[in-house]
Amino acid sequence: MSRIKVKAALASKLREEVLVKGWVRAFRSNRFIALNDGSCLSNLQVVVDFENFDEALLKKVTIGAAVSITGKLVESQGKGQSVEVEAIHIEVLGEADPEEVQKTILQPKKHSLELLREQAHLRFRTNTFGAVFRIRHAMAYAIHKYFNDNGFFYLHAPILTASDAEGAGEMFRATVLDPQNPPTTEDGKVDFSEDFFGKETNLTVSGQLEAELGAMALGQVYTFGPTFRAENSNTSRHLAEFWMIEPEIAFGDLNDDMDLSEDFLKYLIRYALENCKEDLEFLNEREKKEDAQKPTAERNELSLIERMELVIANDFERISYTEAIRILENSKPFKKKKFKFPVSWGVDLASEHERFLVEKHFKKPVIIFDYPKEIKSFYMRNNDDGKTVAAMDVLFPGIGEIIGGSQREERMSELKQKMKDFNVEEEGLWWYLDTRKFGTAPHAGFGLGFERLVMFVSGMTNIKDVIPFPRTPKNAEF
RNA sequence: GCUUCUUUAGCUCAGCUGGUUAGAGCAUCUGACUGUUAAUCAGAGGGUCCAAGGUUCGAGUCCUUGAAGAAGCGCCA
Repeated sequence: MSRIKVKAALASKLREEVLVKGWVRAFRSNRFIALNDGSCLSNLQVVVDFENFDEALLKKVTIGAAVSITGKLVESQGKGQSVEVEAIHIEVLGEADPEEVQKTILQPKKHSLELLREQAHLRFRTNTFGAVFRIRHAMAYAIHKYFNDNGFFYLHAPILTASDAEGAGEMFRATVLDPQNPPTTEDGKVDFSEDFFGKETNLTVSGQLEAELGAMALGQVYTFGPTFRAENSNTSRHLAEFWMIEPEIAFGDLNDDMDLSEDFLKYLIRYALENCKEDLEFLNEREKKEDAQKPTAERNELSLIERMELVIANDFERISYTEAIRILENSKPFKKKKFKFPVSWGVDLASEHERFLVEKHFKKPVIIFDYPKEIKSFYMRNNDDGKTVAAMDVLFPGIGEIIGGSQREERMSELKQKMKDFNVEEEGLWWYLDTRKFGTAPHAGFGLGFERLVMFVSGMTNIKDVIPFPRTPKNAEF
């Protein structure tokens, strides 16, 4: 007899015999096993006539144990479920000592997210993290599906790279040199010509430049891979290792880029609503219960599912940076001097300003475009006004910047000038400049922080809770 | 990196102006019960009060330094 997953069993017609395998979530009254195999949020109830089973065997059916059960799939007499399994044979595949289980988050009670983080290797077994990681998977799948269905090619950007000119952040060194005794050059510096690649290398901070190379031949490409930033960022929105999606479109301008970002995000959120119903409803209720414990001011005005529906039902607000500054300067908090950071044309927007625009003023996602060129990167295309670049950020309620993108500077002379202005060496980027030398064309792209997306569609408020094993300053456990 | 807060039983916490043997709920164990779904009832066990210094007759409590965690900020995705 072949095994049936819990998800399938719950949707199945009644059967004379089924084989199920999973982990015991609860064993009540020595009669009811709540069995979970990860295939879905719900448990399958197995009813045990304990009078007919060996007592020593049932003693081993404890919370956390792995079991294999054959039985009859029947209509449930209880109220919590429609079907249940009447156990015929029970085998304990892996025991779980209750005294030991009690010291872990497997113990059947509520745990703080902080404690669950400390036991990240076990937190998948909880309802919350089961739901989060099933949703994370669904989002990864939907991303590939969206791009595939829209004529994009998945381009694998390198993870090890010698490119250090993107300015996206501090980098992790990748080296095989002996840290105690590295080879040195005559002037006493570390001699990286003796390193594995013959030059200084690091973990990638972005696959964008490589994506541009791909786009300038394949037309539309996207990357989806891990990226690394050695910034000492201690926030609930940053990781040292995170996954980023970077589409790049040839012959596209900033408007095409904004259209793509909006269509893409709406597709993904719609996909989650349609395909992750059970998990989303669980997280929705979970958030409501959490909110009920909080002071009114800290509660969500809309529920998780309502927030998702709001995003797909409305156009994102698109405003230029200049307009954004004007709105902020005319805002109540600005006039009452409630903002901690200054607002004037030319400054980078602080979180408090972005939050005001997204959460208070527009109350929906906002795309801000045409930023001052000084506060953005060298590869962004100069606008004709001489002051701004064709850059855009998509800001989401509760998350902040979920996407950052731009039309790229495709004109060789302008790009070279920008590199000078930003102190970017041409030498290391000869290959990047070649795309401008041979058949250059307008192109644009953006970067989506995968974990920030998963935060939005799961309602988790700490980014460490949407990646299996978070890498943050001072923490690389597991 | 900065600011604020937190650290007491397996977990979540209480512990007053410093003063006998540090408490509760949940969890665990033992027993009872057995159509439960946060099962119920009775009992039991369980503590390096984050670490190192210091003040004091006396420190879980006060002071200093450090560590870890959280929230917010900066950097960004």
